Amino acid sequence: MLCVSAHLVTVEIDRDSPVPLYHQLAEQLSGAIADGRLQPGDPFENEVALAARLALSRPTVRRAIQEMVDQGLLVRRRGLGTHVANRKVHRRAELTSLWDDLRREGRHPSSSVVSLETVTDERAAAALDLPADSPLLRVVRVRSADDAPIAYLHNWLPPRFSDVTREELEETGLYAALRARGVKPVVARQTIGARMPTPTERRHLGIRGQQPVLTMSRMAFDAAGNAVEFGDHCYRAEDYSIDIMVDER
Amino acid sequence: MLCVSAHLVTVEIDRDSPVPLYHQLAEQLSGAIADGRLQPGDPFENEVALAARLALSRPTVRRAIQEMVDQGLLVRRRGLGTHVANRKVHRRAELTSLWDDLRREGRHPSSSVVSLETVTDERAAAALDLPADSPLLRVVRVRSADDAPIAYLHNWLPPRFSDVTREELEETGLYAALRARGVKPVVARQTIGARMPTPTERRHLGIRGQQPVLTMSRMAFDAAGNAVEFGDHCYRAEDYSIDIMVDER
DNA sequence: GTCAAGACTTTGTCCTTACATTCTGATATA
DNA sequence: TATATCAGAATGTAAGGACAAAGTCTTGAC
Repeated sequence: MLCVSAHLVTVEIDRDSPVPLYHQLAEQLSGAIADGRLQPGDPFENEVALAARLALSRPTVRRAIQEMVDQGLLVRRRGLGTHVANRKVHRRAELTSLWDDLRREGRHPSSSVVSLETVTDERAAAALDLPADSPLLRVVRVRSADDAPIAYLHNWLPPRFSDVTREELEETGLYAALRARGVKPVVARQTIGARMPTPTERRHLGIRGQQPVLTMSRMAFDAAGNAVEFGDHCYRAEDYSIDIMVDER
Repeated sequence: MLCVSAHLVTVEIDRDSPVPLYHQLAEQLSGAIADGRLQPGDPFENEVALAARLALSRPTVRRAIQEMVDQGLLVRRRGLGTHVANRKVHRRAELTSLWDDLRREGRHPSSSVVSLETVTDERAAAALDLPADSPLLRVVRVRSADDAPIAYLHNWLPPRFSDVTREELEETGLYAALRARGVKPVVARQTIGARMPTPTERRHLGIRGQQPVLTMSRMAFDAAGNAVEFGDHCYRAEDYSIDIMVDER
C-alpha cells in the first residue's frame, strides 16, 4: 500500500486561553505554511485524523481549515483531500495602510503633514454618512519611502477624531492613530484611476516631465459598518502600483 | 414592552433540492435585501427564532447568516443582534469581467479581436505555472462600450484552450468562453498602475493629447488553485476606473 | 488485457445539545 | 437621584453523531 502520509504539524491547544480553539489551530497551521514546514502541493492531514490527534471535535477542526481556505492557504476537494495551495493564491491581510505596506517591503516610510485643519466637505461628508455641513478633520500629507516622495494623501475624519495631532500622524501613521482610539477599519470601497497631476501634485511629488499619477479614493468602515475614514490620494505612477487579490464570494 | 419585531421574510426551503439548505436560505434572505424588503439598519430575525420558524437547525441558519455577513449584507453583534448593513459595505461578486461590468451598468459592450495566435511568452508562462517555452494562446482585443474604445486587452491562455475562436470571443467574451469549457476563475491577483500610452495603444484607444492609461495585469485561478488566465490590459483613464471592495480576512 | 462495478477514503451537509460571552434594560440599593 | 446588580436576549464556541456525495483505487468479469 502506498502510504503518502501528510507531514504532521506540531500543534498545541490551550483550552484555558480566551482565543477560540479553531483560531489557535488555524494560526499554528498557517504558521507551518508561512515558515515552509508545509509546502504548496503538500497533502494536509485529513480532518478526522487531525481532530482525533488533537482531541478536538470535527466541526472545530473544520472551522480552522475553513479559515485557512478563506485566506487561500488551503484547497479542499471532496474525495481528494486537503492540500496546501499554490503560493500565488495566498492572501495576506488586504486592508493595509501604505505605511504598513512600505514597512513590510523593508523600506523606510515617513510622512510630512502639509496641513491639519477642520473643514466642511460635501463629498467627504457624504462618504462618511454625515450631514454635508459636519465639521471634519482634514489631513493632507506627503508620504515618502526612503525620503523620496511617493504619495500625496488627503484624508477626512469624523469629528470624534479631532484630537489627532500632527506628531502622532508623522510618527505612527493614520491607521495606527485610529487603532489607538479603538477603531479598526475592516472593509473599504476603493476607486482606482489615473490622470495627469495638477501643478500642486507635481510639486509635492517631485514629478518631472509627462508622468501621470495613480489615484485612489477610499471609504473605510469598521466591523459594525460605520464609516471611519474617507481618503483621496494620488501616487507617483513611476514608483507605485496597487497589488490586490480579488475573489468570488 | 417595546416590541421591535423584525420583518419576517417569507422563505421556502426545498429539502429535496441538491442545493444546500443554508445556501437556499442565504439566497432568499439576500433577495429580500436586494429588492428592499429589508432595509439597511433593519433588525434581522434572530437565529434561534428563524431556525424554529423554518424547522432548520441553528448551525444551518448560522451558516446562511455567515454567508451573508461575508458578503457584507449583515452585521452581527453579540448581545445586540443582527442587522442589515449599510448599503455602502455590500459586496457583489468581485471577480467579474469587464464585459459583465459594462452590461451591468447598462452599457453595450463589444469586442474586436486584433489578433489570436499561438506564441511563447516567458512572463505569461511563469504566471500560468507553465514552462517558459509552452505554447500559449494569445488574444489581443479592443473592448468598446457603446462603440467607444475603452480598453486594449492582452490575454494568454494555457494550451488546452487553443480551440477558442475569434467569433466566440467577440460574441460572448473571454470569461464566458472559459465558463463554457467548465473553467471558472474564482480568485485573481491584480496589479494596477498608470503610465503614458504607447503609440499603438494611443491608436487603438483613440487617445488624443496628454492622457495616461490605467494598467491592470491579472493572474486568475480556479477553485483548485490552477492558473487559468494571465492578462495585461490598459484602459482609457478618462473613461474608466476600477472599483473594488477590500477587507481584512 | 480492458473495462466496469464496488469498496474505501475524504470532505460536505445537517441535526441536537450545552454552555459562555456580551450587551441592553430593568430592578434594587445607597 | 444615581449607581450597582441582575435578568434577559442575542450571538459565540464547542461537542458528538449520522448520513450523503465525490473521487480514487482495487477487484472482478468478460
